Amino acid sequence: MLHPTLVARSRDFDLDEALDAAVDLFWRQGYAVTSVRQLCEAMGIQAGSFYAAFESKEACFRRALQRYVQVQLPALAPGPEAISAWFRAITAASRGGKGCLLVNSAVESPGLDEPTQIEVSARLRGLEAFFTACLHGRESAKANAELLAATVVSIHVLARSGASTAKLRRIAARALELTGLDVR
Amino acid sequence: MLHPTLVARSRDFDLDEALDAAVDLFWRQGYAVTSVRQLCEAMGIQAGSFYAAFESKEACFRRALQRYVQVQLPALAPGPEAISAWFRAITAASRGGKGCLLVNSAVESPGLDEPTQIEVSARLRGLEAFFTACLHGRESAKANAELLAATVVSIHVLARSGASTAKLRRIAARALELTGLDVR
DNA sequence: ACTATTCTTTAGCGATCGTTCAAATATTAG
DNA sequence: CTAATATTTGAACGATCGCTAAAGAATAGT
Repeated sequence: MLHPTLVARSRDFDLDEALDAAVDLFWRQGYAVTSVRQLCEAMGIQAGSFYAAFESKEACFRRALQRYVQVQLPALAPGPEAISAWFRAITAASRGGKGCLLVNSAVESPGLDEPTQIEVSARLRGLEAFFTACLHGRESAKANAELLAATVVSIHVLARSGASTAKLRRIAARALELTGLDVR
Repeated sequence: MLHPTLVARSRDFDLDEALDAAVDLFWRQGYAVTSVRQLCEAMGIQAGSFYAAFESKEACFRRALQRYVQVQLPALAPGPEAISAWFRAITAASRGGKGCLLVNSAVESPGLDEPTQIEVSARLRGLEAFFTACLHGRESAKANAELLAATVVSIHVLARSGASTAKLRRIAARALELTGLDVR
């Protein structure tokens, strides 16, 4: 008798590299506008391989979302300076006006299936929870964390609609200032 | 000789009613996901009539955008109380989680043609300009107007991703409070 | 009644959508 | 070398996409 999982051909392409290509396309273009053919081309594979690796376009999108969170979101220890660091990261000059895949997906939400919607909104609430933890012990920690998380969202939207880095930084600076945080 | 514009069959449907139907679909679903067939059905017309009245899906979307601004945006006289009134309007309980067509379109921007992109971002800057006018003479008018306009954007995004009315109102209240405005 | 003009309907265009399937290819165990 | 398993390619599936052309229906001047 033969071993079931050991006797076989292995994947020719790297799954994470393929997911990175998917992240790039979904991030730039959005879920609806991105076609499976585009994904296959960017991944350097054929349709059959695509559906063997991911199961559907939606499932691929869910995996891409996870990959995005894992690769693109800053890993910071909670604390007041983590918030300003977050704002510095999202207002960097090199981000190219793509915004944030999570925020973009939140807007595209009605076109996604329910588990994906839930994950997206949960991730957004996760950012707010992180900010709340960063402000733990301070006055109006919850209220300020909500506003700061909301400001992050708006900065991503405005960045995507072509706002200048300078304007994004002014918004970030004002939000930090009014909530009693330093820009640096 | 016959008069050119007077001798003809007149339109069977109302253009503004058709545009309202388009606004509803584009607002709920987004540009890419909304099909011309859906638009026709919602308008109660056939494809031929659609392309006779609007010229393309993109052109219809542009008209719908204008109609949206005209019908859905509050018409307020500039002043500090106009800002809180704006926030009250966008956090009303009856808005149904559709967000704002302009904000949604800003996120969908890369999938739209250039003139539409420009109009969308110009409208967003228009809100900020209005808020600046509302705060004229106050301290940090520009900086606060930018942050408040950004907060409006984020409230629309969060509303679309399922945030509760209570949370949206807390964010609005905090932004107003920190910029020296009253909620009421 | 006749003609000119514009709208409406209807059917269908070529292209692309997400997805599936069979055959070919590669990999490993016996 | 053969059998077994997994992945690959490449071609298609039916459905839908945005859009158009032709014919019928309505309106107004002659």
